Amino acid sequence: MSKVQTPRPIRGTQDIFGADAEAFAFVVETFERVRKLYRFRRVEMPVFEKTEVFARSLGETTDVVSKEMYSFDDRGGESLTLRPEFTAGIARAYLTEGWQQYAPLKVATHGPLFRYERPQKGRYRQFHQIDAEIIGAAEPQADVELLCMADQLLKELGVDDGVTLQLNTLGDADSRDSWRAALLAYFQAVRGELSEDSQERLERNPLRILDSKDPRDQAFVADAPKIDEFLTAEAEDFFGAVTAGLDAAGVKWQRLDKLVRGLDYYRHTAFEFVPDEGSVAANALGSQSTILGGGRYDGLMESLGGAPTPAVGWAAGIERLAMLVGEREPERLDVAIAVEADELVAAAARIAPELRLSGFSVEVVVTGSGRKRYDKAAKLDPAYLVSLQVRDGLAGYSARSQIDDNRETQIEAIIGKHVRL
RNA sequence: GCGAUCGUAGCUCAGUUGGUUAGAGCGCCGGUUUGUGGUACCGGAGGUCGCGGGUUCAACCCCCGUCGAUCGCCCCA
Repeated sequence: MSKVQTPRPIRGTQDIFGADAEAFAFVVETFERVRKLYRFRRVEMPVFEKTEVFARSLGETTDVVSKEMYSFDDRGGESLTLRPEFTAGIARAYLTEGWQQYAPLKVATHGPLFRYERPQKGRYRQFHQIDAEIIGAAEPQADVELLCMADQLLKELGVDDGVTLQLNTLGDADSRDSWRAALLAYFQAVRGELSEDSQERLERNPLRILDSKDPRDQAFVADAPKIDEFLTAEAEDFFGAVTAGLDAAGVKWQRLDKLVRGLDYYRHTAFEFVPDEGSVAANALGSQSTILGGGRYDGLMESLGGAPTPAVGWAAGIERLAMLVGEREPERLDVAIAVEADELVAAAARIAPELRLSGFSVEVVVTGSGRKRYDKAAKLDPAYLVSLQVRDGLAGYSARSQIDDNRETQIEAIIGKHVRL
């Protein structure tokens, strides 16, 4: 007779409960509220797509595509992938569902994403993001609006203190290509002196050398070619319009000309909200610093076979935001009913739903001895604690109230219909 | 994929240079002889010390392996 082994949860998944779950819900609720202020429309997206949706749009050589995707063949032999991000799927829907008719389209969503990575603080294999996109808008004001929304969201979550918007432009396709070529030539010349990781990056993604943490690289990074030297006039104007818009809107930002983002599709504006070094926020997040990131992805639609379509968007990690939000307890219980005599279970069964229909939160305690029932009810820390009992053969109640008079009267009117004071 | 640290009760953790029967708090169950009281007191259940080897008269403790977790690198939200 072998004992049944309880299955373990999958590495990198979370069972979120209690204060953490409250914080998670607070992030999502706040996002929903803010998104409506900016008139972003809610969309629900599939959790999995054909593998090519991500492989083609993110770039074959990116880490996400080359080693982090949860891909599998379905029964028809087709390769499917659990989404590692939102943008590619939304772009696909924009093309296949005829959403072009709504352009410029502002959409928002949230939900789980999957990446096969080593879990650590603030990083999970199944994680959750909130996401906002503006598709079919080429004007810099779209970038500004999106960043304003992000800024307001962080403020309303109360996590803006010690968090800075870092902003960069990667230029248009021409700017980016010539900058990339210059960087490649520059780093190739000192190849042997770079860290092993960066020699690797030279092959696959030279831009990433710029944000290497290795001191051996940083000496060269300081003097590396700057994107500003390669910007076309149009790209420079565009970035100027974005920064001017942010200034007008009162959104604080910081130029970081070595900020690049991991995915191939980014053009022009790229940004991240990052906690300041040494801040409480930075400490809470461990080494995973970015809480919200995004940018413009004008080239993405073409990689999925669509017409050239300008677009800009961002996503933020719900778990990381929840860590900054900190402890959040559920709202205080309104009424606890200790049913101290079994004859009164039926009375409680009538009182509780009536109270709830009137908008009070209610817990009923019916197990253990009378004394224990009162104890359990008291431990729920209700604003109004009522004990139902039989005295001299008659149903009665007594109460301890910390609720305002008006609500107390309302509660006692309902209780009084079923038992006497 | 690489590195570091850590695995003792449902949870958070004690556990002496290796020495009888491995402890506490919380939680759970029962009691405190019907109590207008409180977030009390008393008692009980619950552990093959992650798993497998080894060293030893003797291992929760030392060694090796393995699995798992945490944190970091890479990368990212």
